[in-house]
Amino acid sequence: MRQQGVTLQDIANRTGVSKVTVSYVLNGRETGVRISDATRQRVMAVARDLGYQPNAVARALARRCTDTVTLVMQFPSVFSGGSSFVLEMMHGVLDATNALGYDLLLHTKTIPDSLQEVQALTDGRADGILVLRNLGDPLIGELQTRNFPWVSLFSRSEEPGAYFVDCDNVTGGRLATEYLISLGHRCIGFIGGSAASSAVRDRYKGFADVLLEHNIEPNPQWSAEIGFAGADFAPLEKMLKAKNAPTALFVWSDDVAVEAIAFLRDKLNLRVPEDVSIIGFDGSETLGERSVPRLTTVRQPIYAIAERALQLLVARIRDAGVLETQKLLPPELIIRESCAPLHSSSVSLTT
Amino acid sequence: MRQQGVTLQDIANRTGVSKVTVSYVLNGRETGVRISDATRQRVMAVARDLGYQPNAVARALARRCTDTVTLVMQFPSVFSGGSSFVLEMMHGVLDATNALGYDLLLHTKTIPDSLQEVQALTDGRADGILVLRNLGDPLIGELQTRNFPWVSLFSRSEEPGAYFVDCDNVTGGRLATEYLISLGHRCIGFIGGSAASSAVRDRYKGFADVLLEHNIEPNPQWSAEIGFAGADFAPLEKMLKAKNAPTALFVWSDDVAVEAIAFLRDKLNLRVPEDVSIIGFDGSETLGERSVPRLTTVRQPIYAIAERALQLLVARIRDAGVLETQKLLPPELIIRESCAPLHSSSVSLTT
DNA sequence: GTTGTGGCATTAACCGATTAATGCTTATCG
DNA sequence: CGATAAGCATTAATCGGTTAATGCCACAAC
Repeated sequence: MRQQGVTLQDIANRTGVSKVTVSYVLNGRETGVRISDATRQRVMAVARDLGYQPNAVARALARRCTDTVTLVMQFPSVFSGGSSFVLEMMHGVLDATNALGYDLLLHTKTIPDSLQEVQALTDGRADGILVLRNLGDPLIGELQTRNFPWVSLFSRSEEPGAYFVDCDNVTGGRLATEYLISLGHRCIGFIGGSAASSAVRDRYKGFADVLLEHNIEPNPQWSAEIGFAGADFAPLEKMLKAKNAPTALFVWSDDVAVEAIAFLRDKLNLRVPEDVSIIGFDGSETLGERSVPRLTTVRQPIYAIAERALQLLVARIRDAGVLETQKLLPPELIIRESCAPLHSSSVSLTT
Repeated sequence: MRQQGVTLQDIANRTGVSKVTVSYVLNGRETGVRISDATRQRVMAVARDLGYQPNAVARALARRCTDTVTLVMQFPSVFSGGSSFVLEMMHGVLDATNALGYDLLLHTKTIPDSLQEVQALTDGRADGILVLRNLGDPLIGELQTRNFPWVSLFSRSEEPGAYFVDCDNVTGGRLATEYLISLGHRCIGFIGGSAASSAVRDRYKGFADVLLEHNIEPNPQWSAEIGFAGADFAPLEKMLKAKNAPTALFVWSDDVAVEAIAFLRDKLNLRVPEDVSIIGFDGSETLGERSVPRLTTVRQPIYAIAERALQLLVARIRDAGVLETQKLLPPELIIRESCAPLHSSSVSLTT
């Protein structure tokens, strides 16, 4: 059978003091009770000898906190598809949890009923929750109702009580679009992900704003939704085979952008960037650097966003005077090889 | 402040029974105490009304199990570098934990002292541990000593008491090497990862065995170590710039293989597969499919290994009659574009 | 009319900690 | 010399559950 761990009582018995004394010694509290140096030494020696490790569960019950946070995702399959986004996010979260002395619980179970879901998430196992969900997910409302500490990451909300850390996606959309326009493109397509995502909507907003500022009316036919790299690329084919096809594409994620490059090459016989320019979003090093051609993209600071989200969550848990409960981090344009100036041969059909 | 959850006592008060009765009702035990239907109905109704959710921590303390397992990695940075290996592994583990009703705790903290580390890992938070560590990591010995349930994944050990699920890497090495030889190659280089890894050693063994079976003496100069995609590729340059350079390369991971292709192209001005054939290992879809040329590789069933490792761990925790405590899953050759028959122009220098 | 017995629910004890309240010495002070 | 306080450690209560042991009552059996 499982070997039982050493308990406070064991140390107490061996030392000849009460278990409470042992607790006081090992927690080294300044407040309240003081213990003589002699006793302190003896207890500590015995604790070391016995290899004492406090039972985290018992401690959590007594202190009503677990020093653990839960990261809630949509599905386990966010881990499929080789999205380096998830990896970088995990890395940021994990570095931050380690730095702050927290543990990370992963929650990927799909529970359709948000009431049940929030009950499962607030069962005392974790002190707070990091939420990777789309805008308006009922989970967040439930958490807010129960006043359970949560922070949303990679999503934002207009609600004043919301806690989130995200990329400034409007600016990101602007960056991409301005760059394409600076290359002479005026017919620019937008490939978005889920419409429920605030990130995608904001990127579209930045995109559309810039177009309008250049007196270009966004063309609804040049807008399509391709949620992930393995999704159906038919909408893209349709867009590019139309007689007024865009000369450049702003794609909502690097994963989809890289897949799109392959799709254009293999299925549509179109070269990037000679025939069509493509700009992605995320800034994945591995993907963007390795693709052929190397992917021009808008980099969002994934690691930093994840890290700050966790820091914010911990601050909220500890009820420290949290100043910035909503934070948008700036994106950055990374110019590589997948965008080219508009060839004079290409025929612009707008205006 | 945090809203306190509903407790057994709350339900008991409202129903006018003792909290133990409530506990019996809600756990629906067959054994021991029976509760009248009337009481049962009343209690359940109240529990539903109040939105009762048992406190997982208290329950864990009383039952001495948490229904949680810990996944132990080497560093948080296993999540960097965009390795789709980690993603697929996480996916397999998470699907299995969800299916079996377990939660997953991630442990990536680096604790140099293995005694302290094992103490932290066996503090009652988890019922068992999934270990992603190299052969001979002291952690495993400590866990074994304490008789704490653990299963190692993607590593194997000669020790009879070991629990592990891994790929049959010797066969994997054979597969890769036989394929290259079937293409006419006789000068084959081996790029390994950490020498402490049983996986890499086994792949090398399969590689060397096949060479010897074809009367080829493995050339120590055609062997190098490149641990991850971001590592120094100078050893590869040295190997390929030597006057007797290999015509094909067996690379221990897809990540490194894809990076190697880029390195050959950009730095050494060598084409794959025309000048050098490259075969990888892992079978990552996204990487291997997207690379140019598409990567020929040996696929190990990462998802399945992860899934089975978790199932084995749970069986060990539940002390079910575990039959197979050591399992090797077969790899599979995936032929894509990065290997070509040896050109007659290439000069083989062996023998 | 006592004794058993089955059905229901209760009390008691425990899991392994934390924290408040209390008690017992011995020094300090007026 | 009695009161007060300082120093040290203890007992009691609690966190929210689980599980074993016990108690009570009505009804059947002898």
